Amino acid sequence: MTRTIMHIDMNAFFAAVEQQSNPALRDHPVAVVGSQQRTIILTSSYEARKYGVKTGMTLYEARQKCPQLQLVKANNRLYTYVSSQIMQIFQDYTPLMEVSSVDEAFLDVSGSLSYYGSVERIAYLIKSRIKARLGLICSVGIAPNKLLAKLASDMHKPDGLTVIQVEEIPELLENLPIGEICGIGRKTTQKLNRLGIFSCGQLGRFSVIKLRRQFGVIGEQLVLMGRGIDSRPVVSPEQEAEVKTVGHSMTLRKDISLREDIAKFLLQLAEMVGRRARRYGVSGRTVTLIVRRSDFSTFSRQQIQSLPINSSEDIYYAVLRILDGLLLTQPVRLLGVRLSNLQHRGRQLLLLQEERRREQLTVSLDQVNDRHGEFTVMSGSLLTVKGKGSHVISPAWRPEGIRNIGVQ
DNA sequence: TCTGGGGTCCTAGGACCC
DNA sequence: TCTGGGGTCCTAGGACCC
Repeated sequence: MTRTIMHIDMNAFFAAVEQQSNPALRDHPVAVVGSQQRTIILTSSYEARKYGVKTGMTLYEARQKCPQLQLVKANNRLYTYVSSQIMQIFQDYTPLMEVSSVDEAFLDVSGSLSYYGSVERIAYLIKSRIKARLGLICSVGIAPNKLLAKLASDMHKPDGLTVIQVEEIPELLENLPIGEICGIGRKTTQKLNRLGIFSCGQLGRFSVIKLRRQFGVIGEQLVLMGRGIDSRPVVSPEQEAEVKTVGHSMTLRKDISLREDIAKFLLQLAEMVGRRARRYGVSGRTVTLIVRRSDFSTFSRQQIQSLPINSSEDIYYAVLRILDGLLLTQPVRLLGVRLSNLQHRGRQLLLLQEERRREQLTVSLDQVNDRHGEFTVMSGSLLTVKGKGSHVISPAWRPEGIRNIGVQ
C-alpha cells in the first residue's frame, strides 16, 4: 500500500516571523539570536544568507560576513503563537499530522487525496493559506515515506514544492551524497566515507554485515536509508510516546568558579526544571548535573533519588549533593540540570497526605510564577536569589500541548 | 565578542543477582 | 575449586535532530 507523505518546512521561520511582525526588518539581512551575550545565530533571513550568515555561527563571524546584519532577540511567545496557527491549518487536511519541531510537520495525506483531487492541490492550499494568513512561506516535500518527504522539502528552498515519485527513487539516490539524508550526520558521514561510501547508491548496496559491525543496530537502518526505504508511520501527538526527560541548561555570561556562584545558577535551573516537570505532571528519580568547562569539554553526573521528585527544592538539593562530590579544576561555562527516569501522573503512587499538601503549595506558587515570571514568589528556604532564568527557544521546541506529556 | 538549548536513542562497561 | 553466562539496572558519553 503506497502512502503519500508530505513534509512541510517553514522557511527561515524565526527570522521570517520577525520580518512579518516588524516591517522595518523586511528585505533586510536579519538574524535571530538567543537572549544571552554568548549566543549564536539561531536563524537568519534569506537576505542574510546571501552573505553567508548561517545557523550556528557566532555573532562575531556573522558580523564579519555581513556588517549591516540586524540582530533580533528570539521572541518565544510569538513563535509559539504562529506555530500553533500553522499546525491548525495542517490539521484541516488530515488528522495524521506529526509535529517534528516548531516549524516542521509531517502529514500523511493518503486518505485525503480523493477528496482534494491531488496531493499537489493540498500542498497548494496549505501554502496559500499560510501565506495569506501569516505572510510566511514554506517548502513542501511529497514522497511515499517520511525519509524521502523530508529530503524533498529540502531540495527547493524557499517556497518549494517537490514531489518524489516511486519510479524516480533509484535514480535520485544513486549519486546523492549520504550526508543529505536526515539521520546521517557529520560523524557518520566521515565513518562511511572511510568505508568508501559516499553516495546513497553505494550505501544501499553495501554489506549489512559490515555496517552492523561498524554501527551496531544502526547498520541495517543505514542500508535502508541508502535505498530510500522507510516504514515509520506519521505519529500524531496523541499517539506519541511520553516525555522521558525534562531539562534546562544555560551558558553563563562569564565563566565562574566559586561554589556559591554555581549554586546560584543551579537554583534557577532547578526551579525551571521543577516548574516544567510539575506542569507536565511528571516527577523523576534521576537528577543529572551537566557541567561544561571553559575549554568547552562537557561532562555529567547523575544520582538516583529514593523517591520520584519534582519540587524545585528537592531538585536543587539533589543537584547540590552532586556538586559537592565534584572537584572542579576549571572555570565553568555552562550548567545544566536534568530530571529523568520519569513517572507520569496517573501511574504515580498515591502521595502521603503531607507530601500532597506540600505539592498543593508548590502548585499555587507556580500559578503566580506563570503569570509573573520565574522567581516572583518562592518558598522561604529558596528566597536568597532573585533573577530570571533565560528562556531561549530552539527550533526543536514544540508548542504546549503538542508534546505528549501523558496527561489524560 | 569563539563555539545555544531542547530533546531522543544507542553503546560500553560495571555491579549485582541467580 | 582457576573462573559460566544470562539478565537487569545504572552510569557516562556520544551522535543526531531542529
